[in-house]
Amino acid sequence: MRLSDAEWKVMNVVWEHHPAAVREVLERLGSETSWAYSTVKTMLGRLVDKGALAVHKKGNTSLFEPLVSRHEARRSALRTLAERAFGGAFGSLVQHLLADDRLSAEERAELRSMLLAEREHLGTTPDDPEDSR
Amino acid sequence: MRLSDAEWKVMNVVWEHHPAAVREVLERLGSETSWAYSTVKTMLGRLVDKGALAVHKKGNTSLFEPLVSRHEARRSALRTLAERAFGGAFGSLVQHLLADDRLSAEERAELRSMLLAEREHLGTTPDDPEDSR
DNA sequence: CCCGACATGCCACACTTGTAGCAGGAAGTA
DNA sequence: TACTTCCTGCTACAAGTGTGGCATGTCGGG
Repeated sequence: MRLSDAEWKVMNVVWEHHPAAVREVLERLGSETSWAYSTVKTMLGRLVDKGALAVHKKGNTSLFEPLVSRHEARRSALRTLAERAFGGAFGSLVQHLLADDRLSAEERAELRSMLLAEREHLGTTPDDPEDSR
Repeated sequence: MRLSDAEWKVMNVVWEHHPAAVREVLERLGSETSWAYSTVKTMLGRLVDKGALAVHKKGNTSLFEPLVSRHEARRSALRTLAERAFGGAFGSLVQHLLADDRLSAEERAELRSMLLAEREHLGTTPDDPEDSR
């Protein structure tokens, strides 16, 4: 599932609140974009076409909801990036982040403990609650 | 600097060996693509246009070399991804990687030591030698 | 000196992405 | 019922991407 920039914006909205009608999405996008109603409509339509959203009609209005989870989308975006920009090496990707001063001290601390925690209970990695589907 | 998929492929080649002529790039792409000579030429041209490569002629052939470092490109690709897919939270991005079983045990170990090392000598994060410019 | 191989410059063309308008139907309201 | 409002379906269109052809110029070898 390949999402373009604009598509990410609308998917993010839909993931956070669904089912959602066109106008709803438009409103929730708020100041993030200054799209016309039709633009949002087009986006949603395309996302349905590519299987990222399902649509079902309630009365005369279409309601959309995600067919792919945010988690899935993130996963695949990461894979793509890792592949093309880091030769497939996820480690080198993370390394880049760490070496590059992109993370706050707290984030580093958190990651440190995540990595350490893994030693003990492997496989017990809890899902990010934000990773809704 | 925004690179498309195909552009990443040729940039990767040029970063790894430059200056490079069209044919050279084509050959070094090897089995990764089955592009025609002209395709590579077009790509290189576009990359020059967008300021990613510099070209200078040696006799009748054009030689290309990077104007932006791989590091820079990676940085910006990561930023873009983090922004659109993770709401700007790099931490959450890395977390995703870790939680998602994307890293090999060795990579994890390596990261662990990177994170631990940071405690002692902060700011001494050495550059990845692969991060050539 | 001429030919073949390779280079270049320029053009093409379909598909995707970003952005949106328009016409016509449904639904609430005076 | 007539009007306003909102929704849908369809169309558009420029810029960016992926892919590559063609004509023409140049250089090394016979």
